[in-house]
Amino acid sequence: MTTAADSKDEARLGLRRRRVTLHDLAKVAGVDPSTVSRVLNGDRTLVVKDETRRRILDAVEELQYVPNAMARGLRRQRSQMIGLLVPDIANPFFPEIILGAERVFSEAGYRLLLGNTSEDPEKEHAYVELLRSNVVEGLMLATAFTQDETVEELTRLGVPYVLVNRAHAGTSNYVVVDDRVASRGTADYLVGLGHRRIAHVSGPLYTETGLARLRGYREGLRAAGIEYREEYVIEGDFKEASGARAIERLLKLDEPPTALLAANDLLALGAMGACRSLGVRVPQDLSIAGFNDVPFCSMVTPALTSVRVPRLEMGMASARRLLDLLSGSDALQSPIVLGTELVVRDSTAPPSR
Amino acid sequence: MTTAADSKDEARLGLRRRRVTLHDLAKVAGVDPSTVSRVLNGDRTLVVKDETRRRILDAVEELQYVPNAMARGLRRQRSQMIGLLVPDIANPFFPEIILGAERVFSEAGYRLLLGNTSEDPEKEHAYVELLRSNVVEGLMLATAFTQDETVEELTRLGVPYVLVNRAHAGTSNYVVVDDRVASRGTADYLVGLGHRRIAHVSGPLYTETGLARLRGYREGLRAAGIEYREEYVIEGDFKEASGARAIERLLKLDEPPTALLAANDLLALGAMGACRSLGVRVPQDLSIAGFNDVPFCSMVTPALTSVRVPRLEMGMASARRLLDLLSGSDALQSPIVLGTELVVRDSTAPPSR
DNA sequence: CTGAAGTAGAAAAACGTTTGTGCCAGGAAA
DNA sequence: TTTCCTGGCACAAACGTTTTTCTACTTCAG
Repeated sequence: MTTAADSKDEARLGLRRRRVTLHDLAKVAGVDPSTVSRVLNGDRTLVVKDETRRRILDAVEELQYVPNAMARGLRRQRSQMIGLLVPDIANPFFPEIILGAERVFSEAGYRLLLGNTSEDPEKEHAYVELLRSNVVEGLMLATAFTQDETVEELTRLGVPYVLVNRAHAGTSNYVVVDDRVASRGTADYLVGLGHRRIAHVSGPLYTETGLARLRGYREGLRAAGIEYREEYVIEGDFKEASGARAIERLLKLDEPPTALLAANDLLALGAMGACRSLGVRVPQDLSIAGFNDVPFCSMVTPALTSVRVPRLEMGMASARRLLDLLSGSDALQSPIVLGTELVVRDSTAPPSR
Repeated sequence: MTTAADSKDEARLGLRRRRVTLHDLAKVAGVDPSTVSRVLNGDRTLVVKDETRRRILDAVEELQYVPNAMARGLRRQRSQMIGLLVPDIANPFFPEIILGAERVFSEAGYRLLLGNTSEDPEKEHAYVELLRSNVVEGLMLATAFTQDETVEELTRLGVPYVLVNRAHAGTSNYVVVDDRVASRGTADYLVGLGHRRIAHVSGPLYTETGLARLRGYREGLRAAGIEYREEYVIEGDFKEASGARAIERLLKLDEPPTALLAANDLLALGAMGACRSLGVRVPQDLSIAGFNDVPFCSMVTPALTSVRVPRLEMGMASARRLLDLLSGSDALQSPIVLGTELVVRDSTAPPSR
């Protein structure tokens, strides 16, 4: 038997067992490979005798056959993979998004290729090439820092993609929260506590997210009839250090704020840290509110008031939208806007004066 | 021209532009596809005239050619992808491991397929099938909960894999830290502070990690001549809630401990939370030390003393080992053991009595 | 008895690469 | 002049599927 000889060869050569293919299967079952393929794929157009079908299935079991994904992909022109790009996996905002996406995709028989762009346009571009090389069928861009250029290239290529937590004029395939409204809500809450001197440390103002949260802040102040003060708004970069720097500047003002609305939790955390070293008590001397409600919000002391962003749902909704796109349902869908919720914890209180 | 007709068809039918293949390229450059392939792959065995080479490269530029990864993979029998399995991406222990792995892999021209097993054997098995279906060339298992069964199946299949943060008798392809020694170090430190009544909340004792950390704890006590007390050791499950439960039981003892060595940071955090609600001050009434030094350790108050585990390096080292395996360097390598470091923060202090 | 319609499956052509081999020209060696 | 290289490329066979087309055998109506 060839099989016996082969396995001896393999043993002698220390080679990995040759993969069992459709042909091996067909030989064992005494039919043509095409028939095997049809049986395994449940093709209804052609008829196969029960007895033949059984022989085939037995052979599959016996040989432990697993189809070769690349051959199948090549033939079907589908890789059953999607790419998910994040700027920084270590940022606590992203893991749950990934989790949600993975859940939806794996349920739909898709696999997740994860790319960490480190906000590097080169890497971002490299991942777009994956699309052109048919490695992935679609792309999920989960980053506020995505280059406009990238988005436009994707649109031009006419390939399926969806933006996560970032809107874009050229498409309606994105999943976001209403940053402006949520930010406005937090501002309203701080006003409601009695604060009048409310500062804002923003995100980078070249990001939609950063801008929208700033707008919400201003709206809240205006609605309360509070005058906008230039010196109360400091642009940060969504990272801890810039939150600390901001609070140091703010506390040096003649009229320091009694509350700080930070554009994300890391900024808030940085601010809290700086307060601690400056001897400023939170929330007695300064209320601080964050944004995103990442897991550490409830772990720090005082626990951080923040805006809950449904990250898991965000990942799932984006994934589902991408699957819709892939299945070619051409029904033009509108963007998905998920709801937020202000989670009040211990870092905010009425002003003490 | 066919091209003109084709593009009209595409426009009319609203079809995606047909992918440009090696054949198109060959036609434009006036050579055989095989020649194009050789030029693009820098094949040195065959000679190509400079002029021909230039024509080909021009055509590549003109047509924006990108090779089809599935066709190439099918032919070369390599997918240039590896799978990384984690039990829970949202667990702060894993993102940095993923980050390290992604960095190494993407540098080496490999892509990362991420799987979240949720500690579900079914899903785990599904990802092993990816190996058999040639979707991935190798597997990185980053989970203490990996089924022994899975590891043995991988070994039996003779496929490349590496275990992250988990040892296994049947292989030497794993990257770990010396949990026993590190845990011992923390115990020594607590003893050095003057503690004699030191408790331990362990991980699940069916995990290597949990066991090793317990062993280190016992060793530390023994070396200090401190008697081992059954009631001071409580088995947890690496999650916050069980840390809280443990501390509640421990504080009810006639002689409550003055220090707690937790088998990971989440347990420590849970314990800290329980202490706060019980009015027990940390570190004055109870010192708490964690393990892993995940990011939130420095964010909580009091900041948590913990054992730094080089997660980034762990991911990178594992990835590199897997690449070694893939390149078939049969040099039998020994397991990789990375160093740890005790990071002393505010949650530990000498006992007050 | 003949042709039409099923039925059950085989043949073969893709999918887009890579790679072993073959072929032809032109120059060097005999 | 013939023989041998060898540079420069083309040919064709893979890789393992899926899918369209084709064939042969039944069965059944007319």
